[in-house]
This record gives sequence, structure tokens and C-alpha cells, in this order.
Amino acid sequence: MIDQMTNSARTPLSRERVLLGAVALADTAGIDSLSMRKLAQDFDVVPMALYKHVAGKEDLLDGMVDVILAEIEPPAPGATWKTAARTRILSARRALLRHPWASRIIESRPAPTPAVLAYLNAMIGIFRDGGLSAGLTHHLMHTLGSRIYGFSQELFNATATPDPQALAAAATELAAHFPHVAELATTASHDGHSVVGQGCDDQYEFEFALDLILDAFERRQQP
Amino acid sequence: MIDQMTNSARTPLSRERVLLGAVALADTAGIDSLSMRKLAQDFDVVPMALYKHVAGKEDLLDGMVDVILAEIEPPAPGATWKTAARTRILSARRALLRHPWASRIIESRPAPTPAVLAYLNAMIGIFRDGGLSAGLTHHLMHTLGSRIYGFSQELFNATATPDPQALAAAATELAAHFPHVAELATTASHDGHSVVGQGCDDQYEFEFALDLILDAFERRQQP
DNA sequence: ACCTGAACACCGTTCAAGT
DNA sequence: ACCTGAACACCGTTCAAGT
Repeated sequence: MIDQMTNSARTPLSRERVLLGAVALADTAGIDSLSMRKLAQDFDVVPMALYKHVAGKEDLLDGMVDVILAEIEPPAPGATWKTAARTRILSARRALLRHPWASRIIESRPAPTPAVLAYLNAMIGIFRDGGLSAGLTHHLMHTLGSRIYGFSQELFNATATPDPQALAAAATELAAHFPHVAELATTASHDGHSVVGQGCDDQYEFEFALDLILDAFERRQQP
Repeated sequence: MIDQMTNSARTPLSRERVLLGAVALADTAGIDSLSMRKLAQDFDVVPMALYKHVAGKEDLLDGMVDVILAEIEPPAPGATWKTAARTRILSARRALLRHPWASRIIESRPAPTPAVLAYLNAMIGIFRDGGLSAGLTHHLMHTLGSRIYGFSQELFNATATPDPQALAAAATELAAHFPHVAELATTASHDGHSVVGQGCDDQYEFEFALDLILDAFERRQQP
């Protein structure tokens, strides 16, 4: 606490420090707790001081997305387009899992930043250099959707329900009214756990869908 | 205007009227303009009056999602699982296109409402009744992702840029720094228009990906 | 019992006043 | 030239006071 205060008093603010501070605040306190005012408080400055380094809240969010993108490892050289893309997308996924709020922010941005364009450009380049036509690459990008950024739409967002009794009650309720949902929730576990909403190995499912898509396009590449 | 006033003064508020009013407000003024205070103003009541019919803002948003789901046509009986799912998903897409804000709200909900569960249950039911195993159905649901609700993650959100001069400048800029992105933007048009960010027929792309996924699972069904 | 105004605890951002 | 406090125009929601 005191370290933070002296530290922030010593080194002057910069865009990078502001952005990293915002990412850290979102990581620890949650994205809903991220406000210009609270962020300023973290740096022991008045809210207006942030506007020297960041145009506003929107610019701050854009910058935070860029921080996340920077965590994605560059594509491995010398690999086939398929493994190059797969490796990079799984690296993006690891970055995203470190910052659970990031997918929501990426989705909400109204316009791509240069860093986002550079990332997409590199991803498209992998496919084009691998010999896929521009048209097929376009289809592939659309089919991958948010998977390009390392996530896919969650059918229900993860709700932490650690109370086993409430969980059991919810399972009974589910089975009574939505039997198909209940069946899927219980049969789908890959790790033995079969509890509602958690009996599903998201990583496995992500890779399953990713490979299915990449395989399908590989097949279409050479008819 | 006066009609609205007398109308709202006559008929008492109800949950349904509040939800439909919220959907209408989001449709016309945009989702960012939707606030409890503005919605109350539309009904010529004090903000607190809404809390009689809606638990709060979160409950309001949940209710709005339910309104959208209710617009999706029920599955056609007697069809194969593939066409039944395809038809229903494309109906969901039409509902979503009527309310451009809806995909963002659907994504943001922390927990599924009973109506959401019922929708997913019906969708799963189509696959299970069609003979797909529970495991394969689970994979399919994950692969479809947000497509189940009629949308897919936009790589860049649609930004209206009607100024053709600025558009041309942006295209040159894009080509210089992000050649792969520029190529895709220009070659991908299916309707002749080849302008940055708009040269892409989203409906075509949606159906392409949807069919690719459904075809792949049909192939896996009978090995 | 029902409704409601004022108030609370927040926002992002502007802007003029201070140094 | 730089920084900053107060202020503006909003939020969602609480709560006690009025009818």
C-alpha cells in the first residue's frame, strides 16, 4: 500500500502505466469496479490527471484490449498454416483466461484499434501464405468468429455456485423442466465431475470446435 | 406524443408493457440511451413506479431478452433435425436483426432465464430427437456458440462510415499497413459492393458457417 | 396500501480558477 | 504552462414521508 503510494509518487504517469494499472484493477476488483475515479485513486492522483494519458474511458478500454493482444505469442515460423493458426489461437485463449473480463471488452469495442487490425492481418496472413484463397480465408475468419480471439460465446456464463445443496436442487429443477439441458449438463463431463453448468471441459470443447473448423477448411482447400 | 400520454395514463403499467416499452426505447434511441429514468419518462411515471413491475435494471434486461426469444418462430414439425435447426436458427437471426442491440445484451446476461433455458432445451431436443448422441450434441452446441441465438461474433463491429472520401482514405491506409485485411475486405463481396468493412454479405457468411458446421456433424453422426 | 419526492452514492467529463 | 477542485449532467436504487 505504502510502496504503491511512494512508487506512484516517484515515477510519473504514462499511458502504459495507466493501461497496466487498469488491467490490474480489472483483474483484481472486476471489470464492473473499473472506473476512471477508482483508477485515479489507485495512482493517488485526481481523476482528471488520467486524461493527460488517455482520451477518456473508451480510449482506456481500447488500450486495455491492446495490452491483452500484446500477451499473445507471435506465430511460430516454419509451421503449416493449420498448426500455426491453431497454436496462435490457443495462445490467445491462454491470454484471455488470465483476464476473464477481456472477452466482454473485446466484444464491446465499436471500432478496431491498429493493434487489433495488426493481429487480424497476421492471422489472415497465416492462411493466405498457407495457400488458401482469399474467398476461403474470408469464410474461415467468419466461421472462427470470436475463436480468433481465443474465446467462444458461452451459452450460459459461468456462475459460481459453490453451495452443493443449492446445486442439487437446481439440478432437480433443471431435470424437471428442461430435461435436454439437464442431460447435456450431466453426460458432457470429460473429467468425471458431472455438476450442472460445470460438468463441461471448456478447453476440450474449444479445441474440438477449433479442430473441426480447421479440418473442414483443409478439406475444402484441395478438392 | 399526446396519444402516448393519454394511453399510458389510461392503461396501467404491467411487466409486459414495461418490457415492450424498454425494447421499443432501445430500438429507437439505442441501448445506451436505455435507463430506468428515461424509460419511466416514456411512460410519464416516476422512476420508482417501474420497480413495481421489474426488480431492477438487471431484471429489465433479462425480460428484454425474453421478449426477443418470444419472437423466434417455433420449430417446424416433421423436418429432419438438420433443417429444423437451420430454420429455427435463421428465424432467431431475423429476430436479432430487428433489434441490433440484442446480441450485446444476450452476451452480457450473467445467468440464463427460464425462457433462455427453454429455448436451449428445445434446440437440444431437435438434435437428440434426430438421433444425435448426447456427446455429439454437446459438441455441436459449443461449436454453434452464439450462432444458436442467430449471431456470430463480429470481427469488427459495424461502424457506419457513409463519407466516401473518408472511406477511400481509410482503404488506402488499410492497404498500406494491413494488406491482408485490405485484400479480404475487397475480395469478399458477394453483391458487387467492395468497400472497406461493408464489402461483406453477413447473411451469406452466417449461412456458410452454419451449413459447414451442420454438415460436419451430420457426417460424424453416421460413421 | 399505495405512490412518490428527495436523497444517497456513485458515474464520466467540462471548465474555470488557482499556481 | 500545468494542475486541480468544484461543478455539471447524468446513473440505479433506498427510504422515509405523504396521501
